[in-house]
Amino acid sequence: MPELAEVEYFRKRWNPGLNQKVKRVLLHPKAAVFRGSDPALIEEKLTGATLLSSAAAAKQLLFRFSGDLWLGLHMGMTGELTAQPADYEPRKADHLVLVQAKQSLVFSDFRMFGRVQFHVGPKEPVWWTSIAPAILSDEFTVSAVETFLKRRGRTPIKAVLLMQERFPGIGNWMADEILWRAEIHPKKLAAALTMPEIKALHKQCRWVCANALKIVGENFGDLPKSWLFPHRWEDGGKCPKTGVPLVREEVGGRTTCWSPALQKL
DNA sequence: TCCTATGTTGTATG
DNA sequence: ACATACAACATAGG
Repeated sequence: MPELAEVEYFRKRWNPGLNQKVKRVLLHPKAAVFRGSDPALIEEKLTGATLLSSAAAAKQLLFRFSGDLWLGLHMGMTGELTAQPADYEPRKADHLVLVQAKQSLVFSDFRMFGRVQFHVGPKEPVWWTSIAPAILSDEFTVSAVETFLKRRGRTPIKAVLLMQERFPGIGNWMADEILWRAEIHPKKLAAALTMPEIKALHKQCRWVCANALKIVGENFGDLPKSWLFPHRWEDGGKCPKTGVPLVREEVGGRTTCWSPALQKL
């Protein structure tokens, strides 16, 4: 599920726990989501700490706790955050549960491509600050995109859009949505894009991020039928702009959906 | 049984 | 050193 907008929505789900103490930490220490972190330390430090604030960037979340504690969560493929009743009994995929007086904050991820990170210190950890500048920031410029596409010139544009070092938060469905709106064929090599195409790509990156954040990021709403998204997985799905049947094929190792009427090589 | 899945990452190759 | 392709990770559901 989680790309930029879903991750932002998940961030808000832990808002009920802000400014409240963690009474107990329940976790599955051997779960793969703890690769690279120390679950025993997380349990020890977060017990008694107060959740102070949260932030979202790309497909990741950062939660700040009292005592200079920072909890990072990457949502992977199936990560999800929920707020459950305080007496909630963790299930198999609930790898980290922060029990508070009024609710329990739950991180679950059944496929475990997600990740838990932890940092102790006065400043944000480097694994957070090194995330690429957001697509909706001033640093995401046409010329930055142009330079990146040249460097990745022999890779299909679809695969390039999934590279987090330049397109943080873009995942499989957003990449297809952007290319469909920019009317660019997903197999087109990055270096083959014309200047008007690069400008369209840049514009649609911003448009899809902004509008997905409004619709999904605010309240997990359904994207309108005028988007590619609601049609991309249905068999016999049709392009909402042209009515032509959509094509589904693997590009750069990921299933990709496009409209052959609009997106040509 | 086999295939698919809104994601990275390590490794082999060019 | 840099760019590119792809298997591997772990699990559930059709």
